[in-house]
Amino acid sequence: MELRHLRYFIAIAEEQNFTRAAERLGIQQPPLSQQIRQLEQELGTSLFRRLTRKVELTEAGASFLADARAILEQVERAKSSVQRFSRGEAGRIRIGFAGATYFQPEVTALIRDYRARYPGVQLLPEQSNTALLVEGLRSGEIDLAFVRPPIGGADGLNTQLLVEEDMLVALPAAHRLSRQAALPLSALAEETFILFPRAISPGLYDNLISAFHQAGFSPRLGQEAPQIASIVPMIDAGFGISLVPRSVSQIRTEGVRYVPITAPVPAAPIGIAYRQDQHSVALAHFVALAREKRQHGPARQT
Amino acid sequence: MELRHLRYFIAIAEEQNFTRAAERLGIQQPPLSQQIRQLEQELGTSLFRRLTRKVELTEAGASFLADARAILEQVERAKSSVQRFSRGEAGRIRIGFAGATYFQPEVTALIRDYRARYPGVQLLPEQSNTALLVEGLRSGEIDLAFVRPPIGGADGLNTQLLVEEDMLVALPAAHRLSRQAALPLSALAEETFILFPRAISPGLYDNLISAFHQAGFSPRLGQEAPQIASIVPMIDAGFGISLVPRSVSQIRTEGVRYVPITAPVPAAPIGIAYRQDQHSVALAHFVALAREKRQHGPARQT
DNA sequence: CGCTAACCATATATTTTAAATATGGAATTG
DNA sequence: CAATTCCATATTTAAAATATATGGTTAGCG
Repeated sequence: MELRHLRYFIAIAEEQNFTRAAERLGIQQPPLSQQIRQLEQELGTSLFRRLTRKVELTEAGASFLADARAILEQVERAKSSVQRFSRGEAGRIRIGFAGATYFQPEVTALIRDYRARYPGVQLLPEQSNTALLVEGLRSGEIDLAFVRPPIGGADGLNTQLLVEEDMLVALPAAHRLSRQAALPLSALAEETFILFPRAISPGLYDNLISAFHQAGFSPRLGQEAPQIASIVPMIDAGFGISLVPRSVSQIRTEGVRYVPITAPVPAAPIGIAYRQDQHSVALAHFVALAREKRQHGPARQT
Repeated sequence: MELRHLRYFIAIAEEQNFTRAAERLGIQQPPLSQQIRQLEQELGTSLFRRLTRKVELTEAGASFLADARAILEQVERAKSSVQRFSRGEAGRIRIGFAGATYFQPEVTALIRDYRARYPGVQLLPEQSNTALLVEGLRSGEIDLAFVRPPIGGADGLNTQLLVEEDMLVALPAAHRLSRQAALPLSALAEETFILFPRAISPGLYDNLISAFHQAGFSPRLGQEAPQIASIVPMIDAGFGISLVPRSVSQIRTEGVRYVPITAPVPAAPIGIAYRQDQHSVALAHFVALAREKRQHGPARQT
């Protein structure tokens, strides 16, 4: 059985007439008769009762008509579905967010815009840290990650800068410097710093350390925070001070103040990373949209 | 697109290899490549990524694989469905019951047995009278009717006798004859009779009248009953007496007694009727079963 | 590093299949 | 009863699927 048989069968059922159905199908009547005979043979039953003036469906034929129509409809649905996928209008993207990137307005705006433009694509968010995300990308567990570049050993991965976020000093409200309008890093030489483990975001970590060195000191390190976001409550608890990406300052706590840094300001860039050999059209659209937003600058109005 | 394309596509997706898929399909590899190219062309997207050692589905291909499998399954379901219809294992029979035939044990047994043997066939019962049922058969509103033969103008209809039911005298409990073990019809010459309108079952009506004439009298007719079953309450209400098919005596009422008639006993046969040009296999099975039961007699053990 | 093997694509020949043409037969219909 | 309608059959032709032969690319391996 082929779809042709179904198309022919439906035409005859609708016309109640082989000759007219053949015209409608753009073929001659004899091959139509022959195809139907084939079909009836395969099904083991006759589908039409041939009367002198017209043909009519048998009971079996009537049952088959409904099924045949349903099958052709399903074929059409499958066609348009596959095309939606190939155009990137349908699909699935598993997205990982490294620590504190999901606070960033640019990041949430990108997600929001993408969803608005491609509502058929399912986005599956997941939180982790940069190191684990890079691993997830490699293993294929996730398709895209918001990370803090640079990411080590990025062979096989593409990275694209999304935001050049700057950092702020985060310190207890009671701290002697907490009322300053801005601070040079050198003013913090004697402080105890709360940092996250280098392993979870080596790029950002090294950024910090080299900023300290440029300011002329090596930071005294206190207790380590398990992740970037948990630095804030630890400052509140009195473990020390820290530098955090500006978007972290959205975590407003009574006991913590954020103070801008005078130039040179250490950067906390955010980028997206994905496998080079990734062929998802949906993902390509996502990356394209990110590049577009990046070019139009952070103050674009979509 | 033809089903062939789907079969081929699925085989390749499963084997991840054109050559092996071709073997499995019993064709050579080049025509397989060609058919897939056709399919990809029609869909406007590639379904496989050709790697050096194997092929793998694109996203669009993965979506299409699920659909293709569903389509082939639906085709198989349609096939077996049409075959069930052609074997009479599926279908629909609209059945009409003439007045008081649905009391008859043979009738209910037939229905029960048929349902047990062909559970896939939907039976749609409907109550009416013989005259309306004959009309319903002609117009195609019903497929089969339990009637009281003979039915007038049965051209185009087949009738088959099912039960040779006899009749009983039905009279008020207070009637002077109500305690008799049996009665000859002639004993009822002076009574007032409640009959149904001749139009709703002419055969049965004429049967009755000629039985009266054979017994040597013309019955005095009282109030007419709207249908056979409503004769019983009218007797109870004192309108007169009547003769009713034995199965009507299942309607037990305090005020009504049923007394057998001494030979010759008037008959109240029940038959099934259906269009001669009816082609339903399910219906043919029903008729065959009825004939079978008729031959094995009323005391058969199915 | 070159050789082999794996594997799909392409080109061409062949076979199969669908479609076209011609015609016949059955059954209304006027 | 002739004309018409309409499907089936037989036969030819065209198209399409499949087979055969071969080439190109890449991974794997001595």
